[in-house]
Amino acid sequence: MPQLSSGGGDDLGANDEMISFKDEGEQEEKIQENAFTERDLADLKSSLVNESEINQSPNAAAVRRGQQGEQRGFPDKHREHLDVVSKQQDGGMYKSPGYPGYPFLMLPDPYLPNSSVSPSSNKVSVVQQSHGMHPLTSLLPYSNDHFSPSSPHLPTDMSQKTGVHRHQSQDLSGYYSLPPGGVSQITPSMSWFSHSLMLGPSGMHPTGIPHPAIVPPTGKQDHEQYDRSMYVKPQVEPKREKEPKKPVIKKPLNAFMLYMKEMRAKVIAECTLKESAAINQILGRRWHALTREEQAKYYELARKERQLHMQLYPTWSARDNYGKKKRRKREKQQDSNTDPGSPKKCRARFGLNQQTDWCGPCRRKKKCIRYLQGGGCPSPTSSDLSAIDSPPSPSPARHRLFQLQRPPSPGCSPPPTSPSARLPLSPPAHALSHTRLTPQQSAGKRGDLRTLAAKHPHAHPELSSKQTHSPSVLSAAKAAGLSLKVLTETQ
DNA sequence: CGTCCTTTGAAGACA
DNA sequence: TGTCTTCAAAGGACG
Repeated sequence: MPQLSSGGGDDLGANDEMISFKDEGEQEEKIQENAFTERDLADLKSSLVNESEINQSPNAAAVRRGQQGEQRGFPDKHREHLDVVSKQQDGGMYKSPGYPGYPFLMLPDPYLPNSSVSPSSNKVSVVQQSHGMHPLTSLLPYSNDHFSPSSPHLPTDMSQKTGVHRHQSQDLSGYYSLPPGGVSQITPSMSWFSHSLMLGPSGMHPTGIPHPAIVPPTGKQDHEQYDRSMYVKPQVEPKREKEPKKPVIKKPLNAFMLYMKEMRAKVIAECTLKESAAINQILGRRWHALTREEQAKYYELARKERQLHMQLYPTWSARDNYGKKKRRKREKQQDSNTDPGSPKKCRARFGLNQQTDWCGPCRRKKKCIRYLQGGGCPSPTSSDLSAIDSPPSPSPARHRLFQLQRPPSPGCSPPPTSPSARLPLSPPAHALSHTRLTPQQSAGKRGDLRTLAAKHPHAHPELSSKQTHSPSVLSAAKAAGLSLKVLTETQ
């Protein structure tokens, strides 16, 4: 992983963190705590960085996919170790000191092709996750807030499609100890190892697990119903048995996706919101509210996922899935840009009664510069972040979401932890290498919430609170009669 | 029924 | 090298 190659990325991480979260209104807190958080973070991340540096060659991206198995940039000694560990499927040598109960052992088996699993399997998993039965229970042990540390012993009940993994991981996590220096020595093998161990609902015994990479492509296995749905899109459905499509290997989930899968059900349970778009906004905010340690768990897990994916599908490339979706968002925007009959963006976005929010050209009935800038939407006066961050083009769907979020969520409890009450968080250094806001992101992401919150102060608190201001600041501002927009202008 | 929305992160493409 | 684009999950909403 290139982003991991920078061993000293902690400082950058802090900087990026400031950039990334500067709109959270927590700069002060973060600045105050940066002194030790960076050091803290360095300690926390060092193992991850070292591990990745050791386990993956810098050119892993180019090499790993083109080579098979152990040649993917792993040093020979690690390869050997991989082989050894692969044989020691019952061995208990992995236990992360930093993450006791590290659960990658329960990673579902998401990579096996030819999954006939219906998409609902994941949904079921999510629901079950709310009861502690999520297939990504690998994540569950991470969160001590959500799950009981108690765990049964080695899983004996493999008949259930769900839940076994979590128990498995919790159990197995105690059987495998992590080298004190990190997981570097066994990570690759352990990824597969853990993967193998969790294959199980249909009787895959830990000692008799075939390597996932050598599973017959056409082989449908019982346990696929459970664990192959995550990365292998169910292309073969009962109605389409006649035309078995080539299985689509999905991308490995990143840290945030893993977090989402775990927490979605929780958010749904807490909130009245149902629409994923709104839930994801909340999840995104909660993600930022996580502590570094909590995030690190997911980053670590995601890294394991990638490694596992890499091992299972050495030739797979993210590019393979390019173009899978019918119509890209970008294309739509371009289309609308080229549409001479499209409405002026500022006019459409703000309406006639908010002409003060229009860009200058729009006021002069010229072509909307925000619109032309395709996402950045910088206000000519730079005084309206709600406008700056507005999406490049108004979307009916956004309105839909807007309406969805507008009603308060009476049944939704506040986030488990207040961002302001937590330590400032920083994604791992390797993640921070990409922690920057693209014009798209800066325009389309935060802006939505800001605008949404500004227009709908009664929306979900976590949605409305995604501002650049801490609650106290917001309260003060409101008390002072400042609108969110005005407050933003003063930032 | 297909697409959109929304989130963050990873990876690939491109200048 | 830096920037930009695409995809990953999810499920309601919409055309």
